[in-house]
Amino acid sequence: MPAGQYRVKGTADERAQAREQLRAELLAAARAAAAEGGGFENVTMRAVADRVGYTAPIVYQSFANKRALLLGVVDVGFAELADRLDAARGAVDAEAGMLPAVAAAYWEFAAADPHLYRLMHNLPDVPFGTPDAPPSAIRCFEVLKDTVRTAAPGHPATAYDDDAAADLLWAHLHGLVSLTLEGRIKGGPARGRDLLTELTAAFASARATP
Amino acid sequence: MPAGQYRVKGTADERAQAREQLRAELLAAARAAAAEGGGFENVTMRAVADRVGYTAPIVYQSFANKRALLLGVVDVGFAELADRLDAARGAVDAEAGMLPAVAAAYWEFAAADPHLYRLMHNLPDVPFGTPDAPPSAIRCFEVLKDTVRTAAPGHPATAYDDDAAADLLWAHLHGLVSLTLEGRIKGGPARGRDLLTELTAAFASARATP
DNA sequence: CTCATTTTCTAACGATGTTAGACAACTCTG
DNA sequence: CAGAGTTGTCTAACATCGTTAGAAAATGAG
Repeated sequence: MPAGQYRVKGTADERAQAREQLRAELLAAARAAAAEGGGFENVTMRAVADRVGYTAPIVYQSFANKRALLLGVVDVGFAELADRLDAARGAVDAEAGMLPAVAAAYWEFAAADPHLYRLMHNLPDVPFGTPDAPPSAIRCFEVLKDTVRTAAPGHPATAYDDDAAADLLWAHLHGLVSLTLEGRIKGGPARGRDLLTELTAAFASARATP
Repeated sequence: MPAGQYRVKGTADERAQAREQLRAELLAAARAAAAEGGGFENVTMRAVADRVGYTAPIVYQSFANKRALLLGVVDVGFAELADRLDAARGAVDAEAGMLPAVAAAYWEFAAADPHLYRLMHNLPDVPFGTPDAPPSAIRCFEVLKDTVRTAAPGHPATAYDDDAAADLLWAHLHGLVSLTLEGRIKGGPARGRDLLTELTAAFASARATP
């Protein structure tokens, strides 16, 4: 292909819009490359560009560097997770069923795209406590907070501070999911999934010692 | 340095022993390089070799490739963790204090060398459920099992199978430690440490719902 | 003292992230 | 509708990385 075959023609507005679409395609391409190549460590700028029919330098028009690309994927991932958690919370009739439902949605998200889940939790230096944390991640945490508030209001950690129980729930979920994903749980994903049920039951019934 | 200045002279036995020591020095060098360079992803074969006064190809005499070197570091890490957990379990008088003590040792291990902790839990495809799991990692889990058996015998998950409660404890510890290490817990390590206390209290007092 | 072995290095390969610079294709202005 | 200017895209290159081959030097053994 001789340099300079335009993909997109039209007014300046149309092209700005096309650049946004290219950005989204690059994010999807990175995800697909990770799924096929066994993790985001093996994702290559050239491979990502190839997947959308371009050469490597194209990526640098939408992202400053590889880390920025991966940060974009992380953001997409948290948005997707927040949507699923929210949907699971909404599709529940009895309050008691809310905690297992949200936990199940969390589990299924990780199982559906383990590489994405790993990236979301292992990429270094993603801002989280700070104000410039990804809004999608904050949304995830809000769902967890609400879940704890309605489905496990008596958890002993609420005595520490308002968010403590939600933090612990997140830690419990992430710990079990993460260990299972890395093959650290004897019995594999099947038993890991059963342990998740035990986990939610124990969390919901935890009370301060009399 | 003109090629071929021997470091070690002496009989064949002396040199075999020296090769083992070089192996250990390389493992330590990798750890040091990770500590200074911000993670094992930035550890370079050349840097590791440099640190022990050699050039890169030397590493391949002790390790088949970079992954083998990192696996060696993981093994050393689990051995160290097992020692610390074991020591914490032993240095406790009342049975009730055992769970917090072991959890504290776990926490301090991760805090002392976060990069090592991350490597131990994030390096892909480390065998764990299988018979060729690192014995050091199995030792870690044995201590956790014993801790649960004596300090939280009534945990509801024990109804599922004998190891379930220990698996959950491991997941709880790892989840909180991991989220804190990655800056995912609002309030940072200080609050994370407090949440660990809440976690152990909740775990110890968990009982099946009547 | 000679020789075979062992240790260590230099040099190189392909792949990677990233940048600079060239050039062609397009839009816009007159 | 013609030229100018902008913008999209590529090729080529750089430094660095993991890794390997092969040469050269130093040593222990006979």
